[in-house]
This record gives sequence, structure tokens and C-alpha cells, in this order.
Amino acid sequence: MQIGLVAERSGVPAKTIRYYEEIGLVAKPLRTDSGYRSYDKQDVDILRFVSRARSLGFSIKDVRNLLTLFEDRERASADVKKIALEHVDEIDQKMAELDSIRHTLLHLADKCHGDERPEYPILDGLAHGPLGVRGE
Amino acid sequence: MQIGLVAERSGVPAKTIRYYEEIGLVAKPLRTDSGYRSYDKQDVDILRFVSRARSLGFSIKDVRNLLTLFEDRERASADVKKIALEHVDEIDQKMAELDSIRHTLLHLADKCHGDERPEYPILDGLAHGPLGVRGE
DNA sequence: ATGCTCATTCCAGTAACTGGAAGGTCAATA
DNA sequence: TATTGACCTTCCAGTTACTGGAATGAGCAT
Repeated sequence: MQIGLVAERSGVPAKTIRYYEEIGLVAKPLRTDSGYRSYDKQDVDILRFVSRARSLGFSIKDVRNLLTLFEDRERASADVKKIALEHVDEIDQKMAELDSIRHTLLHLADKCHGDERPEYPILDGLAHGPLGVRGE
Repeated sequence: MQIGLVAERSGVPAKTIRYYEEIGLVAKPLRTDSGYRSYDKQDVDILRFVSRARSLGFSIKDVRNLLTLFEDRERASADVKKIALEHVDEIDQKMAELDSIRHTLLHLADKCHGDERPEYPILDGLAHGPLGVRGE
């Protein structure tokens, strides 16, 4: 499979795939005689995972850690489990924050019955979710 | 309230707040006689919202659109409602993708009973969630 | 053999910060 | 009152994570 198809199937642009290879985020693929990169199905899975994680606000470093977690055969299984579950907690937090934005938006939509606008400071008291440490 | 406190309360570094002001993402605050920026509680709310959205993978442009949506008193209410609900759909999609990663991680953790490692290609068939074929 | 579409490398540009220097402000102390 | 130290200011340079473009090669169809 060559890079264009992988790009299409994974949602990661060819340019970006080459960049990920350059920074060592993904492994160097085999090359054809003429120098074209040659990928397989698993590469698509990995890139799709990367794409998803990136679009959800995980940094390259985060993604690198996650991929290492999947690949590292050296690390003890119990460690891997612990780290994986920590990441699950992180994700639960992200979901709560997404839900907070979702509520803010639903509140805005709800206030828009008929054709009038709500009073402005719609963020007040709504944007206070998991992130903040209140205290005047 | 000066910038350091706003930074602390909103989770957005002072440097980044100044940057957001520079690119016009947030309004220019009043200044004290000595030139210090002066903020109020609503600014904290707005920045907290921005921080949250950014950390969830929304671009500055996305955030700009969302803030406009909250502030724009010109646009018809029905339009605002429509756009807000479209964003809710987007968020639902993001939540599904987060859930997909969550499942992948739980699967990895689950395979780590005792102290053995699962066979490698753990991403296979798991990384296939909402993103699917193509998106845009 | 001539397009056409795909690939290659390399270099330059952009987006969104982030760090550091050089200096001003202000409240609290010696 | 003078100084210390934590805060603020602007400006400029560096980093991260891409993204676009030029120049060139590969592979297939007419």
C-alpha cells in the first residue's frame, strides 16, 4: 500500500505521515525498489489512532507515550495496566469538559426560542466545570 | 484583577492571554494608569472556555466562531440556534472518538492480568470508530 | 513517447504558542 | 526613604506541529 492510500484510509495527510516518520513517531516503512514507501494495514490502524488522539487535543508527546504503551514488550504488564488506567482517567476528564461545552451550547440554543437573543454573558457560571479552582 | 490572577483562575498562561489579545481572539482589556491590564470576572469565564476548547482539539478559528456565536447580537436568533446545535453534533462526534480511545486503553489494561503482555497489534479492529472512511 | 497521476526530497512558511531580555510598578519591609 | 522582590510591560527570538511549493522521478494508459 502506498502513502496516498494510507493517507486516505487513516485521515492523515501524506505530508503529515512523512513528518511523523521524520520525528520518529511512527516507524520507517519498507521501500519499493523505486523508493516508494510501502505500508500495511496495521500502519493505517496506528495512524488512525494518532489522528484521533491529535484531534482530541493530545500532544505528540502524549501520543508517543500511548504508542509506546502498546508496543513496549519490555515493560512489566502490571505497569502497563496502571499507566493505561491513568490515561483512562485523563480521558474521563476530557469527556467531562466536552460535556461542559456541550451544555453551554445547548443552553445557548435553548435561549434562542422564537427569534430573540439571550442576554450576553451566557458563559457565566456555565463555563465552570472540572477545570477550575474557584476562589475570589 | 490583573493578568497573573486571571491566568491562575482561567488556566491560561499570562503570555498566552497577551497573545490571544494580540490576535484579536479576546478583547483588549482596560489599563490602569501605569499600563497594567485590568480584567473582570467575565474575562476569566471567557478564557476558561477558550482553554477548555483548545485542550479538546478545537482550533483558534473554531474558538473564534464559538465566541462570536455567544457575542453576536446582530445575527438572528434562529441562526444562532442552528449553528449551536451543529456544534453540539461535532462535540458528540468528539465524545465518540474519545470513547473509542478509552475502549482501546481498557482493552489493553484488561489484557494485562497477571504479568504477561498481550500480543502486539492491539490497535487492530479497535481503532476503527466514528472517524471511519473520510471526514470533510 | 507523451501525458497523467502518483511518488520522492528539500526548503520555506504558518499557527499557536513559549522563553528570555530589559525595564517599569508597587507593596512591604530594613 | 531606600531597597527588595514579585508583579507587570514590550519586543524579539525559538519551538512545535504541521503545510505548501518547487524540482524531479516512477508507473501506467493511450
